[in-house]
Amino acid sequence: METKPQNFIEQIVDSDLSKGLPSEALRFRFPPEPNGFLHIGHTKALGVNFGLAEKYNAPVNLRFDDTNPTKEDQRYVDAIKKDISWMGYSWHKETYSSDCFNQLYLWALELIKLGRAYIDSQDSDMIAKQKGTPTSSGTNSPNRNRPVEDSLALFEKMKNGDSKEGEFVLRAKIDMSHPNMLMRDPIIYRVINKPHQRTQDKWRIYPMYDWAHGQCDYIEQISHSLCSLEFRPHRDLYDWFLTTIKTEFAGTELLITPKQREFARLNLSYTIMSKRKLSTLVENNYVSGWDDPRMPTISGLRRRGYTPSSIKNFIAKVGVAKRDNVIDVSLLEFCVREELNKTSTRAMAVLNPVLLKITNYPDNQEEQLVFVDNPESKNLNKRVIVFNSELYIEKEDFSLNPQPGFKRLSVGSEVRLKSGYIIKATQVELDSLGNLKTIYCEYDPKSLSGSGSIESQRKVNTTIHWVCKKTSVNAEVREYERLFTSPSPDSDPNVPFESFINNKSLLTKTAFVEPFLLSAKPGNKFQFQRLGYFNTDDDSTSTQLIFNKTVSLRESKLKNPQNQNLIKAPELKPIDAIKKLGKKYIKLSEDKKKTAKQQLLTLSHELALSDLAPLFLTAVKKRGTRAVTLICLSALKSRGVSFSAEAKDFITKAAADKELWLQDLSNKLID
RNA sequence: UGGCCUAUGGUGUAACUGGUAACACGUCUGUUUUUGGUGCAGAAGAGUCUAGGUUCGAAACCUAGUGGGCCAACCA
Repeated sequence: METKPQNFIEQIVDSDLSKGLPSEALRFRFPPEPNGFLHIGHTKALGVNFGLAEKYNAPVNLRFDDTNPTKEDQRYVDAIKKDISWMGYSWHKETYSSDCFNQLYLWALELIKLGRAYIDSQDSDMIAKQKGTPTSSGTNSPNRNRPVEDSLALFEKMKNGDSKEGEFVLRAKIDMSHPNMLMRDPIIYRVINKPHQRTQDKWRIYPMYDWAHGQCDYIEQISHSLCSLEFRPHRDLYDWFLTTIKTEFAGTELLITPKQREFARLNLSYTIMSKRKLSTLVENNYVSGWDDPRMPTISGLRRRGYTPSSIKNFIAKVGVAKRDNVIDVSLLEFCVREELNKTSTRAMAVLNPVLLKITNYPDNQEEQLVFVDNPESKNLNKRVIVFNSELYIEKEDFSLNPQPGFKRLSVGSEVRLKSGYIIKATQVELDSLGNLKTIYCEYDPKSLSGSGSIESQRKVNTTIHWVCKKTSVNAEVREYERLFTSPSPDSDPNVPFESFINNKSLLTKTAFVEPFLLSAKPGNKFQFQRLGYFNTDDDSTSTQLIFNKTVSLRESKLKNPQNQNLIKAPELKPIDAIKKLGKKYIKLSEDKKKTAKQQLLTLSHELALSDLAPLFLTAVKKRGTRAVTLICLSALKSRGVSFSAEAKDFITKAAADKELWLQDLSNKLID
């Protein structure tokens, strides 16, 4: 019977339902403009709308908001549909704003006839100037009272293509001194002399967003039109148009008057979300395309190795609210790891190889070892891997002068080869430049993994992955870093986001991998043991394997020695100790307070109070430290310290505090 | 010298619509482990922006202030 936490939109829907909105009337819509690819930000809107649809068993229309042929393109329509389908959402109807062009035109005519719209023949600069500013009202256009017939005639001219772009616009006549700038006679139609991808040459006039969106919602009978926060000011206009249409035009009454509600869009750290900027990345070849694995687009995430369910999970964790937010990419990464850990086949791949020779293993001998595909899955499928005297291991898994805490291989130390034997490094061979060329080691023949022998159960520091030199195959492995070096690349309008592009965001390596990976098909996902999760790239073939690193495994800081000094037991400063106790004291129930208080006072006495005195007096000024301060003051008093006027003032005030124990304490101090 | 939105641990979201804060990520500790992963067990971290007010009682309601965001495209 737990009541699940509802987001505010679900609360609104519930409240509408309880006020009599029939549940069959619920209908949502996802309205992308086909001017770019969908990105992770859109998945939130997708999640909100389709999530609601699922919860209330209601349909979602996919509506392409195609009111501006200068920016839109059929290929984006196709890409958007593909991405939504890939996410696993199915829409009820596929609609287009352009489906409503005729109705919108007819209504515009009505609006003119009603005297609620007029043709303005000023240029855009002039119109902008007359709009005023947020803090000062606008002025009426000289054309505002153009006779209806004239406006009608000019509108016809616009429609027929007999006017140039920018020569005339149709404006709604509302209020040039409205506090909401959008209500100052907004433009609702403009001329664009360009064929539209769907209506071709039928129209030369195109409705603006505000004139189209709400009316399309109305025509489609959308009950809740959900959009992002920056559209909040548009709500006034949205409602104005709909009530005007409903109340003034005959025969337009439909059951549902849609409601626009706004939620905060998703922001991700180290990422940009603007379609314009994303398309800049593509056009200037900072990335290989909209589906480059570094892109935050759905198609980029797909190619990177993210799954629909991991993205949906992410969206669910992010929640829906009305305040601006920046979500840490680590949450997204957590969500893929969580899934891929359970589902992906483990494989061994060596990215930075160094040769390992087992000196006591016969040169011409080889054997087959058993490797578990995925220890996390219930059916422990196994496969066979080849083992012989020459292997590759990672350079990082060997150290010539191991730092304390280094658990991997070094001369004289032992590690286990995954699914194989325990080895001990005996010596190394360096090349003329002093670089590590070959590591020599001896293996313990009785230590084979899973053999059950006593030797096989010996504990060694760690297990490392490896690949057999003879049977391994080459693969191109693409590792990615963040595309941007700043957590918020587009937050500063004075600094171009391009300047934060990380030029090391792509690192391509030739790796040695297990031969079974030759059968990997695009989209197959693997955990390369100890390295991370990797997705088989779209361009990968059996003759040229390509893997994209989705995300690394979670890494312990201890793995890198340079991080070790970051880890220190934090020393508890005396002031913190008191604060901490003070907080606990406050949380304690009444009967326990006495002992806690006693502890606190004892602690205070143990401290070097003279040093702390200035700190306490600073704390006097801050709210939230009242209790601490009072307690410390009492400790000071017992040391015979005399109080400043400020401190005395504080104590007096505290005597009137709401909390009895504070009153109590300060009263004692005053005595 | 305007309107609207918003403010809860480092991050994000909750709090049964008024009974002093929960969940997730992240961080840390211990433990298990043939992945320095996973799992398991724990811990630290927030008097809910500030000041008033209403109330027996406020994160929640009211007022003011402060911080942040959006609005002056013939974009959506």
